[in-house]
Amino acid sequence: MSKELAKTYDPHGMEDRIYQKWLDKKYFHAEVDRSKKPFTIVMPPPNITGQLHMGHALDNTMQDILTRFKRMQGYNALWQPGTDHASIATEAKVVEKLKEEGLTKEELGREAFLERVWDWKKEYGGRIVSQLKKIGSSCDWDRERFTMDEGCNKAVKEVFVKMHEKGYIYKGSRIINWCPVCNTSISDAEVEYEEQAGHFWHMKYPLVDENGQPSKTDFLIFATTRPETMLGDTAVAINPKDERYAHLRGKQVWLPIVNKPIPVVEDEYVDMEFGTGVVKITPAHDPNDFEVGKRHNLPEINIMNDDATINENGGVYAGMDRYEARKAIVEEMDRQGLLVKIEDYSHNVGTCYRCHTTVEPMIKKQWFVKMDELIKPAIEGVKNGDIQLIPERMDKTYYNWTDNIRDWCISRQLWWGHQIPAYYCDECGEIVVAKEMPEKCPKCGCTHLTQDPDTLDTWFSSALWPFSTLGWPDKTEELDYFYPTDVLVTGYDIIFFWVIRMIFSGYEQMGERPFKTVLFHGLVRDSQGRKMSKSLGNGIDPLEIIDQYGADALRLTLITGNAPGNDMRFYMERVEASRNFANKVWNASRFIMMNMEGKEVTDASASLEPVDKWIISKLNSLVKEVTDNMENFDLGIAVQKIYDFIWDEFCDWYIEMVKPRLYNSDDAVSQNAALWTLKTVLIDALKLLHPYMPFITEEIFCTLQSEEESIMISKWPEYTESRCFAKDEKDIEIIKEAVRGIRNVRTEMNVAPSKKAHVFVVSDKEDICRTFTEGKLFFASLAYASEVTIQQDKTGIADDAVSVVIANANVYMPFAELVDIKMEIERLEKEAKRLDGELARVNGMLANEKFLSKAPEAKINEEKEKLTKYTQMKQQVIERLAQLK
RNA sequence: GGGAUCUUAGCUCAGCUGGGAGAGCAUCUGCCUUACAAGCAGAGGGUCACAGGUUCGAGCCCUGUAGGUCCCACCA
Repeated sequence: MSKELAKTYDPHGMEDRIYQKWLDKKYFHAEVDRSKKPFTIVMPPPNITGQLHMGHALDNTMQDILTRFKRMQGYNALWQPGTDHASIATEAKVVEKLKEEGLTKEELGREAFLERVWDWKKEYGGRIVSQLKKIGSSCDWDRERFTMDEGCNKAVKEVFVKMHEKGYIYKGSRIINWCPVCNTSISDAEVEYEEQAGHFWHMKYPLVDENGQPSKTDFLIFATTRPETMLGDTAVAINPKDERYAHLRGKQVWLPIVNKPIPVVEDEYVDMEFGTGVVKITPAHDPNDFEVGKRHNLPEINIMNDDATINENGGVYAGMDRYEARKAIVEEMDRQGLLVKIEDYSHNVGTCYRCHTTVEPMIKKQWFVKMDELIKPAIEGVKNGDIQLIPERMDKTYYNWTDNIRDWCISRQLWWGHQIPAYYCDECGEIVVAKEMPEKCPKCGCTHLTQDPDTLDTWFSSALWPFSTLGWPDKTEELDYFYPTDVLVTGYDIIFFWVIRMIFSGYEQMGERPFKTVLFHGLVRDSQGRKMSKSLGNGIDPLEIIDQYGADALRLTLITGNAPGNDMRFYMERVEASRNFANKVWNASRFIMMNMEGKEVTDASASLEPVDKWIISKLNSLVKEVTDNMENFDLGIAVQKIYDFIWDEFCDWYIEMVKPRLYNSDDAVSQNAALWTLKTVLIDALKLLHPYMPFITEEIFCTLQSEEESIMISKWPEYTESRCFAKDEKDIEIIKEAVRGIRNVRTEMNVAPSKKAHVFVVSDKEDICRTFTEGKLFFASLAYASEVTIQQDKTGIADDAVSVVIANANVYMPFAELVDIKMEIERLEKEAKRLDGELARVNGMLANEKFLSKAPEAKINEEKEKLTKYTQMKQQVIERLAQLK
């Protein structure tokens, strides 16, 4: 590495080079080491179908920050990476690809199809991983896992068999959500409701007369949003309390088109206020109707094929798509005079979260996880603080789900995924659940068994991720050492899909929480606050941003001003601001190195000047605050403080204040102290910044100290009493106040920067005089002073000198040409007014008996001090005004 | 229908357990001051949505109102 920094900050090339170095040095790799405390994060596995988007960038930046921070603190930090097989999404992708070749998966057959998916995974699965590397992720790639690798498969089978034995997994015929396009069942969590404009068809069924024939005169009117389902109607329902329909109790109505009688049943489910108070009941295609049907023992007539076309139970409508059938049935009802009216109606329709096709409720035999018992420890764990959710409000979202939990449909009619370890006897139909195919049927002894063709919900294997990645079900050293993990970082949008399921799985399988803390982040939106999406085309590609501005700038942008759980807007001006900060850090470092060149910088802790102590003391407090904030996961607050310290305090003040000392080689001790302080503070500031901006900090750190290998394995700075210099902090703040005052006045009076002035500081306080004497030099470089004189009274200062009032001192600047006295008077009057305001406030508080009796003493003293200060300043202003007038 | 959350400077957002309103960007003014014009120095700009309440003291706590966003439920 070169000994010198390039003239301008340019992340190109630098970032890849540094990342490669880290990989080569194996810094990301963690081994079990009992002498150190572990810190573990498991990465939410991105889908192998996915491309890196801003959500990943944010998620992984946060994880990387925490990992790097803990690693520097001396923890044995493991960030466990991996990818997810994403059953539906991946299968859909490959099916689509086959379609281009004119093939279907059925034509290919299961085995050949799966080979194609694995090929696809090999080709594209690595893409997301290389993209994660671009943002600097320090995960242990040697331990990379895949939710469908051998180990995960072993874990899945173990869990399935165990839970089946315990009765937590069962097979049953229930109404489930069916996606006709993905051609599989999906869980309740995977259904997204969308507001859709539809119709409300008011229709009537004839009553059945005493001859068992449809009445020509008596009808029952009802309304439906789905006329096609009448093909599967097996009853109409009324509320038992509904007197309007009391005469229909026990009667039948005639189902037109199908032409058969169906009963009128009474059920509390019917809302008398809604519509006509009559509901047609289709147990096989509506979850509510299904329940009603169960209560009244109604037949369940499935009228649809898996692709949502009408099946043979639909008579002449068989073969039609469900929407075609709807249209045809409405027309037929109309023709028969049974259509009363059509209303426009907007309602929520369940759609598939993957393809957004309207899901069809259907009765199917599926595998379920029984949730009522399993969920209990998961509720308890959050309730008693065993697991902490950040921000806290996520607790409510969590309970909202856990309190209304329903059994989890886990079987999918897909090929890509973990095949269900259940085997059916070809002879007697006996079901055997086992890790491996049994040799023979335990019931009839037949040797022909067939494995269940279905696969498991993707989330079934991701639920085991925190421990399956560490080797479970084997008893590995890793599992013993790294589990439970420390933090899970993820978006609030997958709390139901994933977080909850990991929690109950952890408690059930491990008997222990899977993680101590869940840190949620929000969504990254576009500059107008819209969700980034492919269809809107408003997505911003993180890789392009990295290309243009560097990963460090992107990372800083994603973290700055962002609080846990909150969404954020992404726009280019913010990236530029981040890049500008990187440039600032770069140039400040370059300046320091330039000045160090050819000099041996030695420990100067014994020869520090007040300004050196001031910045060191400031840094010391910063270390404490930043560390605290990071321990509390307030990453946005922490990085803001680092930013402010580096830019405002260090660059704009400290560096400017020590420049005269750097340029003066006559006083070698002072020069060395300045250089030592610059270097010391820079190094610690870089360390604090490193988790946020790993590349630039590494580049500077290693250039500055060629003997050091890497900042990422350096020690995190610690707060120490020996670096607290309260007195010096206070003194320098007084100097700063005076300098700011002078600059301010000069600007207001339109004094050209080139016009230097003799600065007189007048104070009768001995310590103030000493402070200014020590800080004399600063006024030349920072406040355009040609000369600085410190004295106890006004002797020798021109009456028309411009003055600045600060606490316990007056600063005068006589200018050769007269400044406008009127202007000066106005300025001072404004200042007097401001002070009056302050005094009124302080006096008001101190005059309040209740404040004095109830407020804490420290607060009262604080206000008393202010009173003294402002009274004194006001006095100075008044005297000055009297002189001028 | 239930719940969460937001409303703070022109824009985007911070503001930790209640104790004198902040940042970035934008705007205005003046500066090529030998690290940085991706910069420096200064300035303007807020009745913290509204109405009550608790408190010595409220951007922060409580209640209500209005508007926005999101999640859950799903009256066919």
